Amino acid sequence: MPELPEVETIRRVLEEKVVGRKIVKVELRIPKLTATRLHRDLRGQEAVLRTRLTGRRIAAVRRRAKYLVLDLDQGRLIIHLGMTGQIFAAPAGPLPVNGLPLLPDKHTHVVLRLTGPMCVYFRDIRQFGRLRLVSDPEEERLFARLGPEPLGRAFSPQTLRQGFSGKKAPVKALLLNQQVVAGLGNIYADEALFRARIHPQTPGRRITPGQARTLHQAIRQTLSEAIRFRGTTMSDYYDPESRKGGFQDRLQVYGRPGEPCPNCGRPLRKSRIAQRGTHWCAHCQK
DNA sequence: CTCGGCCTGCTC
DNA sequence: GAGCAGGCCGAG
Repeated sequence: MPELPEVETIRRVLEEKVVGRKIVKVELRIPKLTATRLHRDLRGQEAVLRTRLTGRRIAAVRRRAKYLVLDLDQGRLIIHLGMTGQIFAAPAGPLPVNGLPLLPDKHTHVVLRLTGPMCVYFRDIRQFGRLRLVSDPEEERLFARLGPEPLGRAFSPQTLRQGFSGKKAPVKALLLNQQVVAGLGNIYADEALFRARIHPQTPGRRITPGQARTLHQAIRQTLSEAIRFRGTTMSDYYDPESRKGGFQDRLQVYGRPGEPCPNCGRPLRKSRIAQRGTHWCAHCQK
């Protein structure tokens, strides 16, 4: 679900609500009979999570690509939201969220009770999300595998060209590869390619230096604007205060197959590249 | 690199 | 009932 702009929005909202508070109680809601990977991960860490989180103070909330990091006074908790992961934070007590049954519901896997009293809920319908306590070197190893932050200084047209050079794979697939640039997902990859007027099927090695410059700028502009609008809600993205994003109204191609291209008016297309639905304009993107 | 698998829920 | 959904990992 969440790509960089959504995770950044979550980070900003969460930061306001949890930094400086202590974790008073850790509630892991792991169904006994399921052994999904999320639950296996949690079960493996269950005792560790409880003992290492309880009593800790949350010092900061960081983001790297699509990962959230809760810095504690001792250690850190890394959270990846997968496709449908959500974080809610609210004063303790049953939490009404967008017409859902009160939280915690059957998809709520972790509840952190904080001083305040404040509650943080981790909810994930498809259970592709991950939650891990990691050491310094583990965090380093994990993040070392990621490419540059698209809004950071290390990301340039040259780094993009490096990621594309010699690659036969379509540029769309390369943009989804987190080693090339870290934080783009399916929505923003399609949006950035449209803004750069580049056909998503173009092999990486055929991207010209000029196109790399345009695409670099398109990626930055798209992500910055999406953060300004607090992310995209297609179906189940909500921020920790259960507010929808605002960028879905500004998408130019994603989720609009058959609708007129905002640039030329011809119907937008949808196909599959790298097993992902890909939206583009056959006339504008070459 | 691409593919299938991991999950639940929604739409056709 | 099939296919699809904002992500990633491991196998080939």
